[in-house]
Amino acid sequence: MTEAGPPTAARAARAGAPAEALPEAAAETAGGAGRQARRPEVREPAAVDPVARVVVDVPLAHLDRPFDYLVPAGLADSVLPGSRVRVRFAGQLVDAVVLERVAASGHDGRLAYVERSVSAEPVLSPAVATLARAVADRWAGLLTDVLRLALPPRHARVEKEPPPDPAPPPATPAGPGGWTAYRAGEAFVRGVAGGRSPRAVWSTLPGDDWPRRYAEAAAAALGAGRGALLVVPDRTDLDRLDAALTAVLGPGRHVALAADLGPAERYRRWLRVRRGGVAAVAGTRAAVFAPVAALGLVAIWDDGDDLHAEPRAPYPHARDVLLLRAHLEGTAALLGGHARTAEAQQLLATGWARPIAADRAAVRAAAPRVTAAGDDAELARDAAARTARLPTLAWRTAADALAAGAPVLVQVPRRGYLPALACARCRAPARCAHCSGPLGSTSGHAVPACRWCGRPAAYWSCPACGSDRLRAVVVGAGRTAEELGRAFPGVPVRISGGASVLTEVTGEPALDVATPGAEPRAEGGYGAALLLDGWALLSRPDLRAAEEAVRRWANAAALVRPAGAGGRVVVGADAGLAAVQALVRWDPAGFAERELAERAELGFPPARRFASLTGAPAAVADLLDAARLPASAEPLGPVPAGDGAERLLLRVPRADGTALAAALHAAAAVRSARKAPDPVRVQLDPLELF
DNA sequence: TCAATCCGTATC
DNA sequence: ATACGGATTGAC
Repeated sequence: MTEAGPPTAARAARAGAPAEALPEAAAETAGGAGRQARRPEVREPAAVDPVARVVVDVPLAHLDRPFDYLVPAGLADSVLPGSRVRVRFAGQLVDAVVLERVAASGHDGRLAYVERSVSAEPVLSPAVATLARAVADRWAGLLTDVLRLALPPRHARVEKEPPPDPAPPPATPAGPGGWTAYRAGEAFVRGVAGGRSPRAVWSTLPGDDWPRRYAEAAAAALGAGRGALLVVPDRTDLDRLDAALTAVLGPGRHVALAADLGPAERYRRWLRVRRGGVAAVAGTRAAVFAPVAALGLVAIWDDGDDLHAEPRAPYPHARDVLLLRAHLEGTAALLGGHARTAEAQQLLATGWARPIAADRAAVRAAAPRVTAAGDDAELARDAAARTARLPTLAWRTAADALAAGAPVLVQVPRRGYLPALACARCRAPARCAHCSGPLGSTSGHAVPACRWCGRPAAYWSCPACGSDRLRAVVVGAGRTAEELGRAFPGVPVRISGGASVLTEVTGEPALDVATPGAEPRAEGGYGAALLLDGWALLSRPDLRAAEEAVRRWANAAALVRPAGAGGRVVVGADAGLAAVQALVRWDPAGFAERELAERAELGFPPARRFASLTGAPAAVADLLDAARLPASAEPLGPVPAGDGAERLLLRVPRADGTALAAALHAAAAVRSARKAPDPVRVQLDPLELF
């Protein structure tokens, strides 16, 4: 029949002829005027395991499952489990990753051939494939989206480079190191060293060298013949951890993975891990997927830092991916920080993890003396301080530390976090009526408040022109530094934040003005710290405002010398607040207990699990309609989400979180199958609830 | 009665 | 996006 007219591949397939007997080449020849005729290549399946099960890179929920393709004999050695291929899917060539090679397919239709191999490198390990599927399920997302997070872009030249020389044997034998300072600390490290899988939440002593402790824990895992994966929030932390790992493990026994390495170096280091060249990995959030073989330990530092939340779909959180991984791969787990999140507290409450903490006496000996300055509205009597409009306590504390020859840390709100206010008519800076500190306000609705003493300024009028209208002006760390510089003439002022971050400063007297997360470490520790962003932190309409305040304060205060060595901290917030008390008593654990209890009471995370649906109102309603939610699901909202979109929250008991995610994934599949035009963003356990 | 066209649905 | 199968239409 085919001789009668120009055959098409489609007609051949319908007629039941082997697809490759009448390949696309024939059709092209027939249709293409003047094009060189190509000999019909006859492909035949590989002799062994001719079927490749692949995940295609197509962002449609109803196609989020494996598809089977035939492996042509010519590609039998390059289409391997975990390797990247190109396949024809619904008529177009798409990227795909091979999950496995099998003898036969369960698909009853005709199988297409794998079009070509991108690389024989088996980038996707079986363990990471399992993890990625679990992550997709947990966050109601697509496997291919998770693979985009888990697998770095290929760099062909790097792939062909010869492997580096193997690392020399370890520099030091593994031991408990500094973990002996903590109750249950030594037991944890010995457990890891013995190949067991203890799980712990570690309350780090202020001033302790946490990167060193993490390196010691990693050494314990390596000593047991297992791998270690350590995740930190940012590049500064990574550099410190990197150095500690080199010191403890010796050179060449670990890699640091960061997003800003550049494609070649990133892929080079990642491949060393995948090829088994190194067993210890330190990295920022994307490293949670690092293909460490025989993983024995996962660890995360400061899990409350919002940098751990992945901003790309399906928005997994580094801590939760690591916990999932610890569960799937049976590894030890360590969550360390100066503060403690409600999520970490939840792990302790359920018995999944155990606390590692120092005795109260050791905590008291290591912590600085913390005083609240929320009530301290009195202006300093000192003439210089009066000029600079600093509250007495803050000024005196800083002055004493400087006089004693130590640097002082000043923590100020992030730029844009708390816009300062000025007179709407004459532009004069708005000042606090009590202490003359700068007035600021959180986004819009809150009553303006003083950034120094924290007092709200409900009634304000401009002393210069009498107007009572305020306007927001952007004041960053620079302006604060300038104002503080005037209070302490002759003292150098350094700024750390935003684009220019200082990591390490000398122990000379100086003022270091820093935004949260960008505090430098001072040689010998700071003599004092002024935490001036209290009001900004605590007045935010955010579920985690208090927890976040404790976290930022504790991280800054941990850089200050112990009280016994003169270390002082002044926090600009009301002493009656639980968050302030947590810092004064250095008891972030007690605060987390209380916080978790409160959230359980109110039905907030992590006591309950949430999903948020964001999109056009009709689309959100459509998705909700298509979803077969667990009976326990409680809709909250919807509320306007800007740009005509709205946001609906769904709340379930913890036990139904999996069912909620599954229902939302299935509903998204129904919608994508019917080509529903308006997308809905589905987010599980969103960080921002209000 | 058969081929051309339309439409819904699956995509290996 | 495209390609298939089934339903529908229309010319003989």
